[in-house]
Amino acid sequence: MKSEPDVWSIDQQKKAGSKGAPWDGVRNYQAAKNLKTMKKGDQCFFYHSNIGKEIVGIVEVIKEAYVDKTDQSGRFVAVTVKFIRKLKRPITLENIKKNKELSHLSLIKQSRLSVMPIDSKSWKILNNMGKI
DNA sequence: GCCAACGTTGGC
DNA sequence: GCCAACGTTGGC
Repeated sequence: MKSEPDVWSIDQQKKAGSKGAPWDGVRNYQAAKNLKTMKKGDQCFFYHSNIGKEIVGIVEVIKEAYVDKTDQSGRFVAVTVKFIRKLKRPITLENIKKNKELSHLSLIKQSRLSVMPIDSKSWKILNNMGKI
């Protein structure tokens, strides 16, 4: 899940604590489709776009897709996620690009997509890179 | 600040 | 339904 840190950052997510915060404002059908596949208990990497350009932490889905209150048309959805942890070492986009085993990730192939799936192998690689 | 990529809109 | 015009995202 990607967010510009000056709009919503991992530190703000941390402050929201165990009650979590809505991941809303998504206005892209493909991203919305990805939100709808997310299940309670799923964990996600939190990526800072534009500023930092790095994976900075992990969040967990605590409420599955529901109508996004910030969307007047009612077409898009949000999920609620809670802070789990920050990475000991953020993983920069540069370093992700350097790893050939991660070159298939949508993060690289579709830079504009803000919510995207990840396979478990890549998840493990990134966990190692983040020193978790 | 620029621009490539890409999604959306609207005229036809 | 096509496609030109336009707007947005996000890396550089």
